[in-house]
Amino acid sequence: MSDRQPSLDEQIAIYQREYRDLDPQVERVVNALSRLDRRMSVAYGRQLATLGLSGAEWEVLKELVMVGSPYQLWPGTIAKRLGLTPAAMTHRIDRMLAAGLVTRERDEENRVRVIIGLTDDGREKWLQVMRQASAFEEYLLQDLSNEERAQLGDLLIRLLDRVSAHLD
Amino acid sequence: MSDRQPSLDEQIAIYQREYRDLDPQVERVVNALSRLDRRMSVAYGRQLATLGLSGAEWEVLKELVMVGSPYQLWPGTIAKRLGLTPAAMTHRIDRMLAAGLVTRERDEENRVRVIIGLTDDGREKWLQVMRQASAFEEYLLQDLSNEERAQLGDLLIRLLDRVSAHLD
DNA sequence: GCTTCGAAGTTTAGAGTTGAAGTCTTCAGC
DNA sequence: GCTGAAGACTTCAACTCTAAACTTCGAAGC
Repeated sequence: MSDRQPSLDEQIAIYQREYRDLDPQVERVVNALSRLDRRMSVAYGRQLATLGLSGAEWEVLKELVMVGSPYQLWPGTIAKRLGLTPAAMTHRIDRMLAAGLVTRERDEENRVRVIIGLTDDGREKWLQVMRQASAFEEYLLQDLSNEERAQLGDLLIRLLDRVSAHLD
Repeated sequence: MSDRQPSLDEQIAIYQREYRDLDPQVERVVNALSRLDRRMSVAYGRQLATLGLSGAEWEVLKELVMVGSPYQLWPGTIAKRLGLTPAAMTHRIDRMLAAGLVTRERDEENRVRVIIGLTDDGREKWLQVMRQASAFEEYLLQDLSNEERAQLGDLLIRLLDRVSAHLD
């Protein structure tokens, strides 16, 4: 009963032993994909931790920067984009407010609404993360030629379009 | 302030606007990867829900089936493989026990240990999930030729090896 | 103008996770 | 064989998320 995870090939062999009608080539793609994503998440998580940031905080910073100056969004909008409930958003903002990453004020044009803004500290944190992340991503892909990178991107996007169609 | 997520290309353009030193080709691969994995997780999650199973339960069933007959593991082993703490494992097992998916008994060879076993119901659930999942995965890849599938698998595995090396 | 309905956030209760402390069992040294 | 240390799981408290009830504000109908 080893504690370590079996290698990808071992795992696929095991699946086939337990369930015969399985296309090994399909499994190879799907399982490599999910393992890769999980390990990349671990790597990103460690990087964030060195900057004293949680993954949850990073997600919110990203959305705020991506709307562009003046870096403001309503909580409901962020929640929808991140796939969270409004309640979770309220609590996240509370914590980020305490950490000095964002501001929260009433929208004077429609006082039901609230406006979340990015602080200079938040903007600076975003930049630090981007620097680390892009270095890591470059390292990750350094063995792939330009052609291979393009090819990989194309193939992934074809799958992405298909799964998106499936979800609608 | 649109609620919808920007398209992949839009998103990369935005990143470049906010952070100049970014390789768009690298971003395309990395972002396609994470979007694809997230959406596939949503799709799998919906399938599991139709069988009355949670993602957490599915992970545990998978580990138990993968060790092969007689489908037994120690809690600590499952926890390590899933990247969970022992405490979380205890509670998951509690719930799965109540759902009739697994059994829990003391290991008589070493009474510190506990043995988690798969019930027939658990085994049957696993099979049902596999049938649904493999149909979905085949659908997902149906546009890709055999060569493209092999290529995609190879490229992903090269990235996987690299990120694994990075994490050690 | 008053009422009612809908929209946006917040609050509250419940489920699942983590980290730390606690319990029980085994094993090595004496 | 007794004692202390280490290992495996459980218990407990704190945290984060979801679902649902609640509050506040704005707009439409009469």
